Amino acid sequence: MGITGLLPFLEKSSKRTNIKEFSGSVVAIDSYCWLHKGVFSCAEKLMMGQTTNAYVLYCMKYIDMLLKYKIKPILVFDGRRLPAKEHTEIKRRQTRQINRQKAIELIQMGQVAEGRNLLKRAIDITHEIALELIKHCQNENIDCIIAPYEADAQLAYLNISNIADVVITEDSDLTLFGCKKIFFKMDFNGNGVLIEQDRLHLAMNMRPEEFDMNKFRYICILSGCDYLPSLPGIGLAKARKFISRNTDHNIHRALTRIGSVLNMKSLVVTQEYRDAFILADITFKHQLVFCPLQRKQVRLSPPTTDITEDQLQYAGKELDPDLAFQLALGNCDPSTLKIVHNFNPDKIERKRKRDVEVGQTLTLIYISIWSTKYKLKTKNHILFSKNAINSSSTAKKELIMQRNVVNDENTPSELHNNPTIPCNKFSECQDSDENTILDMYNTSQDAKLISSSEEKVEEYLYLAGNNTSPELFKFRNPFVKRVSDLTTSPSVLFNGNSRRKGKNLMRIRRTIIDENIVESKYFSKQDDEKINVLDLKNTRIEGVDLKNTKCNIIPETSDSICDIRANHKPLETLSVVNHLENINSDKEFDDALLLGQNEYLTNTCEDVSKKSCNYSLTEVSHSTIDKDYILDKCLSLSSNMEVANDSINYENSLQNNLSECSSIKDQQISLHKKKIFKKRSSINLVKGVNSTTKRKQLHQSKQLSLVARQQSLLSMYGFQKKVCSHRIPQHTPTHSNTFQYVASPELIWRLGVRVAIEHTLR
DNA sequence: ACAGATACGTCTC
DNA sequence: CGTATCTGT
Repeated sequence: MGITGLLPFLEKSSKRTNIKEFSGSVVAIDSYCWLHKGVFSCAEKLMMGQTTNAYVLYCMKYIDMLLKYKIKPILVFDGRRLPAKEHTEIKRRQTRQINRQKAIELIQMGQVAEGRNLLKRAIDITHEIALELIKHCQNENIDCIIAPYEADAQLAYLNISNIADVVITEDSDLTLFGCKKIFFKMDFNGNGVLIEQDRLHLAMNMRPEEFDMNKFRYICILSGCDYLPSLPGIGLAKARKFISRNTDHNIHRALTRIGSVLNMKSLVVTQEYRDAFILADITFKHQLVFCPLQRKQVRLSPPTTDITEDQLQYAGKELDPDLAFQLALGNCDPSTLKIVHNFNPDKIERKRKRDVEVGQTLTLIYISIWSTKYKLKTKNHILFSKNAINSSSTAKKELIMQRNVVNDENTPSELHNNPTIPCNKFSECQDSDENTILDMYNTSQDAKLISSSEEKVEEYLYLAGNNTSPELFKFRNPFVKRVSDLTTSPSVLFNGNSRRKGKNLMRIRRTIIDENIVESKYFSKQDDEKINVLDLKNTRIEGVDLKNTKCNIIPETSDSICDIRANHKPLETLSVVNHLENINSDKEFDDALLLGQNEYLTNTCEDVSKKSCNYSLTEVSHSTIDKDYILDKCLSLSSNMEVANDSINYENSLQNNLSECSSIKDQQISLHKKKIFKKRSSINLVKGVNSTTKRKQLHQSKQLSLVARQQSLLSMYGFQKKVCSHRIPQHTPTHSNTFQYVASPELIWRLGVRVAIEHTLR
């Protein structure tokens, strides 16, 4: 979403450049962008609940590039869901669900590659996924911060308060939050598109003195944003026209005149829309963010007196101070608020102290934002260092400010009312007035500000002139992808056009690789046939530590398989063990969700063994319609937990589940008795029954949903279930249940090896 | 010229 | 999340 079409709209305010222009600076990164792209390469592994660090390595490639240019990266992550965004969240969940549904249909129709592509689109970046990157970065002394709510607002805060000089993202929303410098579309070479706030007026077709951030924000909200859909027929261009012509400073009142100003007679502006508009505006202006220097949650800009408490809550609700800090550090899962990690920046600092020589220019960028030694730079420093890359003379011109030390003589209330504190209160330089953080919300710009912005324009041009080939981009929209760009981009000038060729080659090869993925990533010889045991000690699935989980590729045993077709290739067995005892979930919220799932499972999937066992596995062989349904249900168990966030939605989905599932119940039971395993896509539904304590049951339910997902995926990939000879009866739940999945003939053909998977529940 | 619906890509080499 | 493209006003 974001603001549809905003980036092309801002063409005139943007320029192509390289991130090395910011050498010596601090950069805040919207980690979601990198994670989302990185997860693409290992989407299937993540869905199977397997451990993978492929996406972490992908992100580190960007970070290493930044470090190479002597840039300090700060990774920013999304936090809790904002009430204001609930509508768009529901929409996204629906599209994810639809994608998953389509993917399953495609795979079952035999179009595996297409289906898998769709499955990738259905993946969601959880905190658990992000935490792997966070942990890795913390080990490498790379700063991470988790926003109380949206990363966008947090990034803007870091930029506005001068903690970060520029923000790297793909999301156009950042401009709305008042960021000064945003770097879009950065590639591994550091090439990208820079948009500066000081140049926004160019795209708005306004003179600098006419332009202010209020107008810009109004235009974007009118055109439709995440917090408020647009009025029918209003896009960026119409919104700009209206705001340019409007003279009324009271936007709530002014909105009634849209229809007449734009000659759109049929346009009606309701009271609800105008109120929602104000609410959206507040959410952009005053969203809750975390200040790493004060170590507390603050508002992006200080709320004015005309804003009610209710309106503020809409833009984020404050957490308990300690919990807020833990959330910012990443120790806390934003959706459950459960502690999942134990990073403590103060402990690590003592260790780091020896390595860092304070006082040297370059060490400045290596000090953590969480450190008491952290120093805030001024704009001057940035400008100088920008012009003198690799120059040590910047040290002289460097103007630094001491960080606010927590438990200082300053009272918290003083700090709270002034988010500009990192800059103003502790400034030791004369030009600090120019650094006033929230200039962007001033409706009138004074002479001083205009002159300073003019200086910057000069600076800008100077840099542009120094650029290796600025004329290449001068008259082009950098957001429009052109084939010719591939050959003329500065990064490619040195490489000839080899990159383009490479890219095309990749495209051709891609389909072939996709076919091989099944082989190499799941069940293959792992490139080295001698490696038979994959230790998964550090696997984390669904927040559960599977410390004792092991995947073994073991040779064929006499009783392990009886394949229909004689196949000369050796059989390999992959064994997956799920342990149920290592689960500790104490959060009521979590429990409530699990209870919901549990009820759903008990109510809808009853079978003959109901009374006697703690849990059981139900074999379900079924017609195509039911197969679709159940597979989807298995896959969406985790997303049901999200759905439950919204009570109405949850009830609806539960209702649907009940009615749909009960229709297949009878069939299930009869098929269970017959024990039919002929069909290729057999699936297990896992069921919890009220016989042990509620808590234990809930935990099992959680664990079992994972099991169900793994199993359904197995069948999706062409494994058929088979009962092992050493299977222990269901009535003794403390013992293990082992199931064997045998690769279907088609799968064997595709893999080139006979494979079976053993799945053990303990 | 603009708004909105639709389709498709993001990675790995 | 984005871009590219088509269609209707």
